[in-house]
Amino acid sequence: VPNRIDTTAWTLDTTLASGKGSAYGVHLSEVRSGVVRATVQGNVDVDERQRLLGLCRHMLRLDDDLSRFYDRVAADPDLAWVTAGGGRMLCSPTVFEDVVKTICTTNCSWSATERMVGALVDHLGCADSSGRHAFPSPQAMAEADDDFYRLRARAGYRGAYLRVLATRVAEGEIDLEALNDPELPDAEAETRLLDLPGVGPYAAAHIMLTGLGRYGSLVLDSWTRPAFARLSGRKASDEAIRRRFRKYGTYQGLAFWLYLTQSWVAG
DNA sequence: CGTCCAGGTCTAC
DNA sequence: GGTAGACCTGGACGC
Repeated sequence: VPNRIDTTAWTLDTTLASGKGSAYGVHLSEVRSGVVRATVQGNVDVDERQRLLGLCRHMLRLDDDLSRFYDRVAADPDLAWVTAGGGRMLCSPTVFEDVVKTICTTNCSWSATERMVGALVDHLGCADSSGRHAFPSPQAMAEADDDFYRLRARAGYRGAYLRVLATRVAEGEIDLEALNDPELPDAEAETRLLDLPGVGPYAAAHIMLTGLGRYGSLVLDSWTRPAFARLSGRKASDEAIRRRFRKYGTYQGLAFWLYLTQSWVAG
């Protein structure tokens, strides 16, 4: 990989959809600095193996060279720790999944987010050989009826957003995966995200940061604002926060996020 | 038991 | 372009 992945040993278990009505359990671990091993449960043919490998590389953003970002944060006492391998944001295998999950974080508690996403996975996602479920396809989410979103997911008003989104993606009217195209400018990607039902400034910035590896937007919400105030020792307007991170240019969203989450990593 | 609000968004002025 | 009000849900909190 272009540069280090993390400062500590880690593993990750997930279930990835095969696209053919089944799914695979995948175990990921960093066996030594800069080297990740992916283990697939069960038998997979060569093509499927390559596809899964590609998804894993993408999810871990292994091809994302952060060295330019590291050069810049090295001089910032609050962020110098990042140069040891921080900032590699885990993303979902598809942009669709990150958009759905992000909509499920809006205007509700974290437990509600877990309930909604858990219901989508448990009831609409394909199972692997161990009975664990993958995140559902746009088709599966488009076919689920109102009662599912209302009574199972208890998604409230978000139910309509999710179903409309899934339907448009399933029918090809919206191509969310195209947002990964490096030729597409960040501003254009953000505009397209803001056009999605249930996606406003917070969600767009969050999807850019976590799902697309586009780090120029600050995620400003009811968690990050007080978190910044607490860590910096004083209240700060959105404008003041932007000023603090402006010097990081296309990486300011990532710098802000790492400033807020240092305690999650450094221990 | 009523009010508030949690990792906001949309619509109507 | 900026800003009230409504919006599902359920857990926390005051009474």
